[in-house]
Amino acid sequence: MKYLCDKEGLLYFGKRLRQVRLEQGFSQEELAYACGLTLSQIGRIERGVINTSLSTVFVIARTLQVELPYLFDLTLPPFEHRL
Amino acid sequence: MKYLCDKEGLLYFGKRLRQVRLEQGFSQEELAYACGLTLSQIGRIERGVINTSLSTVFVIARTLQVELPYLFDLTLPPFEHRL
DNA sequence: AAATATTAGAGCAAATTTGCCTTATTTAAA
DNA sequence: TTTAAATAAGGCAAATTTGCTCTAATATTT
Repeated sequence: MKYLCDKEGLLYFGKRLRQVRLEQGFSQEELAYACGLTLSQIGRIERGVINTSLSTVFVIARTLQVELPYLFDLTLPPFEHRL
Repeated sequence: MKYLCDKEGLLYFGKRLRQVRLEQGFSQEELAYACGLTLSQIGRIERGVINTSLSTVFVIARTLQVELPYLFDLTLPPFEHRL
């Protein structure tokens, strides 16, 4: 049984999540706590090492107070941390 | 260990997927085959009984030829099958 | 109505995610 | 540079998803 895993897509999503998280001024730990998730989980998602679930993405979006289409706008250039 | 599961969100997503799938003129079986997934999996996702993964959603979007933000636009009123 | 296509649903083994804990490593601040 | 904060990374058990196969139920067509 081959588990479907789109590494590239997951990497893009991870980058996008990090981008939005920083925009909203959260550390990984703060986000994890506010979501009721663990720090390691947030890290693993942002690094693209796991193929997380929809529900997890839903709570993250809610916690960051962004709409899902915004979080899934994966085509944007990387967030310039310091502008 | 309590697995996070947003039943309501999953139901909304399932409805949205069905909506988009029909818009694009796929049966569950056609979509499953084109995605390299199984029929039962598509069904379970649309019924909101499982909390599927990002990679799965990514292939589905690609196969349906829609952008992720479109697929995650969960606030639209239910698709009127026959207009 | 009968036949056909489509969707629903159940059960099982294998693969993966997740929380929890711990320890490095990197980054930022003092 | 030293100290602290933030992120990376590894391991383990429990929970869940997934493919597979099969059967039932529901729509759709003829």
